Amino acid sequence: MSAPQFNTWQSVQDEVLRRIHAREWPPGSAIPHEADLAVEFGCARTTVNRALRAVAEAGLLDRRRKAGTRVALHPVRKATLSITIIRAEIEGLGMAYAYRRILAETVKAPAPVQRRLGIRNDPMLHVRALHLADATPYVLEERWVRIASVPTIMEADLTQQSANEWLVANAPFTHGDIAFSASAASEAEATFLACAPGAALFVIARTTWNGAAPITSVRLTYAPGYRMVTEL
Amino acid sequence: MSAPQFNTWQSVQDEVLRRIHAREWPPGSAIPHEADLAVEFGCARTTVNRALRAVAEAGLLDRRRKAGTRVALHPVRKATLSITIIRAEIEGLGMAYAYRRILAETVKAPAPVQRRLGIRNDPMLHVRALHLADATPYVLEERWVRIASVPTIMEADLTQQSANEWLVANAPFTHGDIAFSASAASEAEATFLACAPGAALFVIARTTWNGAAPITSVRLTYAPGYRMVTEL
DNA sequence: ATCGGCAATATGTCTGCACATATTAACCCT
DNA sequence: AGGGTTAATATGTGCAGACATATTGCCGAT
Repeated sequence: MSAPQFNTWQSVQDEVLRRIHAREWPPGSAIPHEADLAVEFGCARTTVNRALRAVAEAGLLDRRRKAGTRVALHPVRKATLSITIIRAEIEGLGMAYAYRRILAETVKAPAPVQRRLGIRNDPMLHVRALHLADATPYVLEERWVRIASVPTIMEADLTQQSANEWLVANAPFTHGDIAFSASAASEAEATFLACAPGAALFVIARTTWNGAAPITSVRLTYAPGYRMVTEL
Repeated sequence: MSAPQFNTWQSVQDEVLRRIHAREWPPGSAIPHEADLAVEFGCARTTVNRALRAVAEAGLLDRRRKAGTRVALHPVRKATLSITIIRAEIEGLGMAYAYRRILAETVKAPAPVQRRLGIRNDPMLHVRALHLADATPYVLEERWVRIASVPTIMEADLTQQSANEWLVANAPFTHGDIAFSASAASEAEATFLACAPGAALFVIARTTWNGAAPITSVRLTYAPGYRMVTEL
């Protein structure tokens, strides 16, 4: 026989990736149509479509109707971070998880939190808690929950289960935003995380909504040395 | 008619998401089989499969052959970060991009870099450069390139084009890892980024390979105040 | 009671076909 | 020429049917 056969969309994808990496299809160039590739690979167009769609989602191909498919000039690689509950994160590292609630109060949120959530003077649950790995401080959780959006949280025992975990299990959200940054440890943060004031800390700020209703805004301040790692 | 019709996989996906968020399908519970859903929705099983697959990729469903599909107990939401070239990032913010190469030398990499790349004493190109947005320091790029893996980089004019951009366009990679962390500004970093020594800086460390060949390892140190934001 | 193998089953995927849709390129009219 | 309408075209998606594959759970043998 002449041409090798590609009968699964994965094998087609592998071949497409090979051609891109080998510069057989250089950046910016148009690649053959799905129909032509289907003939060449000896499979259905559906299969080629599935493969090309996957590669396009990875950012290596640009596809437009009628215009065709071309190799991305500046491949925008996407790193996907899994946002898990903190207990799972720590246990996944093989360390012992512990949790200490520092504070829980029902108050009006400060202005910045109100602005983030787009609300005005709604009563909110404010929880401050420390997550520990092998008995050493791991991350400080500073959370604001809009009570009207999740009334049942007032019945949760947040001395035992973290607000983080309770919300993941009980307060579904449709969308949200997440921001990563670096911040110098305040006096309070330094105390809780057992580090020097001013130390460089990794911070994750997350805000979530359920439809139009704001749910919660949380600031996770990690102990010094924390690295968030993922594959490309 | 009795039941509404869902004739596109997107509409099926929307309905599935609605049922999950509305707790009609509570966390941990098994949902009907694809075939049953296809009948209920009045569409082909292929369409239901496409929709469920998409929701599963988003982390809200767990699917296993024979075991069926169930709503994730601890939905692992995935945040996807687009890794663009820095020029595009700055121009995308509507700011003027500028680039200043600080240093370029051919040397043996220090031990930590060698370890990250899994090499030993290979000659490497070391480039230090500053990216500016509206004439103020934005990010400091400290890069190590294994020359044997990308020999043509020695002919590139890295005083005009950043190594970042040259590599994206000329040195495809198959995989890599990326780590985010916070770090206190060293004396040198403080000078380049025009901030105080010890300031909390956001750091991205990235290492990429092309197959088995290590390509480059880079450390991007952002000026204070930088936030990496994405949607959930 | 326990272990190993087998059959049932839900998802995974391929095929061939059709039609939908977005976008470009050609064309026509002025 | 210029500008707006139209036709051509590549991708996007739906459908019905078939087979592939991974697991589970049953059942029988020890």
